[in-house]
Amino acid sequence: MLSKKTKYGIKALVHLAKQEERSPVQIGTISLAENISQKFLESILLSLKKTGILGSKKGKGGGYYLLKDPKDIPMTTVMRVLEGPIAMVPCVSLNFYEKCDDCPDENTCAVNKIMLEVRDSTLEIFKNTTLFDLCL
Amino acid sequence: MLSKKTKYGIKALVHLAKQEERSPVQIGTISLAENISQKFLESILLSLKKTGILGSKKGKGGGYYLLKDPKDIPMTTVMRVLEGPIAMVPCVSLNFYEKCDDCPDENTCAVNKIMLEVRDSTLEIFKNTTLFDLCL
DNA sequence: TTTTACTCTACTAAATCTATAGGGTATTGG
DNA sequence: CCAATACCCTATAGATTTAGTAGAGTAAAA
Repeated sequence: MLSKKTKYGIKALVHLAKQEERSPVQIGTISLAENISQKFLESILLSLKKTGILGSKKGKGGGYYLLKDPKDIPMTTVMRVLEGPIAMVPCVSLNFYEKCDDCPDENTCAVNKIMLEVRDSTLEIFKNTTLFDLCL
Repeated sequence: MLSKKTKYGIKALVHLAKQEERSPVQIGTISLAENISQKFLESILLSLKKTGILGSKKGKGGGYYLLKDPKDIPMTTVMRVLEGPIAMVPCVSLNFYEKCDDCPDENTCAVNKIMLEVRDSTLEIFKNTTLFDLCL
């Protein structure tokens, strides 16, 4: 299941991507428009900033804004920052790989096998979908 | 992320599917072979029994066994029993649908949109994979 | 009738999620 | 300058889920 953090994060990013101008949008504006707790959203936007997806401007007229064109932000990036691994098990994760401690051999593991397929198909979708596509 | 319950459940089912005879296998045997806590596995197998995937036999020579041919057990069934919804958000779930309380309209929701795609592709894989396929 | 092995309930430690609280700090418009 | 604005950061806490553990009970077979 997707965490609320991810869900809210995506909604906020789409909100920003829909802005015609690339001028900063306040946290309060987004939280109101998207029905998100302001304080929670604050921490989400902060993590999106730290990973280079968003920029921010302080002071009067400040807020958050996208650093890149929505067409250049694939969902793989967004998902990995917000949700973490895309794979359902660490042993098939590309960016967050971990060996299973209970499994003697990945190559013969049934779970590994099917989850690898699922990861590939999910990855394909996220790779080919950008923030721009979600705005349509 | 896949829960250990699901992971262990799949491993146990594959273990049973690999048996040449359809005679009962004890919990202890499976837990030893698959590195799973016996008591935890016990509760998993019980839930698989309650949903009609496994049968059990008590007393000496007892244990659990598959009720159907592995080729007739699709992963959709297994996943829904063990993990619950296949979709990443309740609002795109077929079997566990729930409306989002924060979202005014599903049809215009960006999260709904992409997660629907992911669900479809994942579902396709689970639908076309049976327990038998995982034994190869 | 004794052993074996499943059945069931209850409980719990740990982790994660979903926030909330509250102060700190940089910037900008006036 | 300066005060309002709005981001920045840390700490904490309630709720929920996960991953088991404990222990007694019950059915069946040899």
